[in-house]
Amino acid sequence: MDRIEAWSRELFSFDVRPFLEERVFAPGEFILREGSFPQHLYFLTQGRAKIYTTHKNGKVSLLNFPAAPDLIGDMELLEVRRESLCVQALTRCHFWVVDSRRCLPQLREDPKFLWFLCNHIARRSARQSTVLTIQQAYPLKNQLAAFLLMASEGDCYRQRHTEAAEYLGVSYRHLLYVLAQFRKEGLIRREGPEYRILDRAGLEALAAG
Amino acid sequence: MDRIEAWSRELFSFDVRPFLEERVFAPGEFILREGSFPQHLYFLTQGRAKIYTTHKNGKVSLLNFPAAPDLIGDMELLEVRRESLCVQALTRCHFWVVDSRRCLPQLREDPKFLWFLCNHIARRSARQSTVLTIQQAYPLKNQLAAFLLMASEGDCYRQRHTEAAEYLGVSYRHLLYVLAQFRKEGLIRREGPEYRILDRAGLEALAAG
DNA sequence: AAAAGAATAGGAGAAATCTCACAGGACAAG
DNA sequence: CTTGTCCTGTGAGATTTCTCCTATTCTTTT
Repeated sequence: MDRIEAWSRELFSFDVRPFLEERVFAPGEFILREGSFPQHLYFLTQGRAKIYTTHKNGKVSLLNFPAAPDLIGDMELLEVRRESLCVQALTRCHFWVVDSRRCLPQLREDPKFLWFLCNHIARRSARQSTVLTIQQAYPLKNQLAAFLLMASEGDCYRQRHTEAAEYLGVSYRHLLYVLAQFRKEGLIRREGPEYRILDRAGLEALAAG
Repeated sequence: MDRIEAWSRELFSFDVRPFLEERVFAPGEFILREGSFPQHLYFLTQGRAKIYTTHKNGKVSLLNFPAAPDLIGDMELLEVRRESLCVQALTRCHFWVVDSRRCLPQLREDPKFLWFLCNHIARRSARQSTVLTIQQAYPLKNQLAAFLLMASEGDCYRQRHTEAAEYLGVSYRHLLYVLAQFRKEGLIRREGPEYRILDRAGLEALAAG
């Protein structure tokens, strides 16, 4: 297949195709399970997934919402994680899967791939630390304003509140509470199953902190 | 110098010494300033520093407490960060500084170095995501218990509360409040300028969540 | 169509956390 | 020795966020 060849030449110095396999996961299906120790690199080429972990007190923390194109299983390849996370498809997900156990020697010697990997992990790490510090420094009001702007199409916001709450790391109840506040303040309006942004400038002011 | 040669052979395939320089920073001195864009890799060989960022609302978030041996400036080398962070020496800090701008071509082609870098960044990223999820899932009580155990020597805890509060991402007032609770519950006792751990098992139970 | 399971919505009260204000002690600079 | 600055410690009240509970709607499965 042509696309695969072009892609593979862009990321690898060696011919990765012998170690490559295509896989598709249905919505809700598990790509990695908590506690498993995968020996593969998953290149997400289509679809969205979620990465989360469950704590001893039962709470669930959503770490990331990978969307194509993204890479899953890199942390496990590098063996930096004692407890692996749970990765679950949200929509139908297409992957190119590299059997990293079998070609680890080539990967470790491949500067093209390693440079890509460094950049990839570093970018994700930077995003995470931004999230971490913003969560420490601002209440939900500010984060939600930013999220509404980011997740809306035009003036129309229609995300699942359950997912949004997990993404923002806050209880479902509290998310609703702050949404209701926004409504009272005339920033948004409910229109059946979706929300409409009425005062974009107001939200932007909040989002800026 | 012998140590440098051994170290350099361990991390690099090429001879990095022409690009290398030793530097020492005094306590309180800035290694990187907010907004600067460094072109160097700083290998911390002795000492402790702190990495933080200041938000628009004036709050300060402490991202990390690098301690020797550690690496600073990698994210900037990879150009993944729009706003650079502030890095400040806590104790006297010794560095081996690599002029990464001048030897970037060699670095990009060096699988030994890139493999090290991947592992380093991945490890830090894993630590950060653990912190992120724990902060979302547990109140300060649990995190503080873990921190007391981690930061004490023997049964003796003597950290600056101002620093601890920033590290835990919580207000100074609230930190003191929870410390006072611990005292009431007989977990710790104040002894002049330091705190003594009375009930290690109790703290461990809290820390485990 | 009926039943089961999510997602939505909100009330009430409690817990966690923050801001502000104040006061005393430690320590360095003048 | 005095002054300024930083760390410590605490009170009071406000805000943010959580838990638990109860309905209603919407989807999916049977």
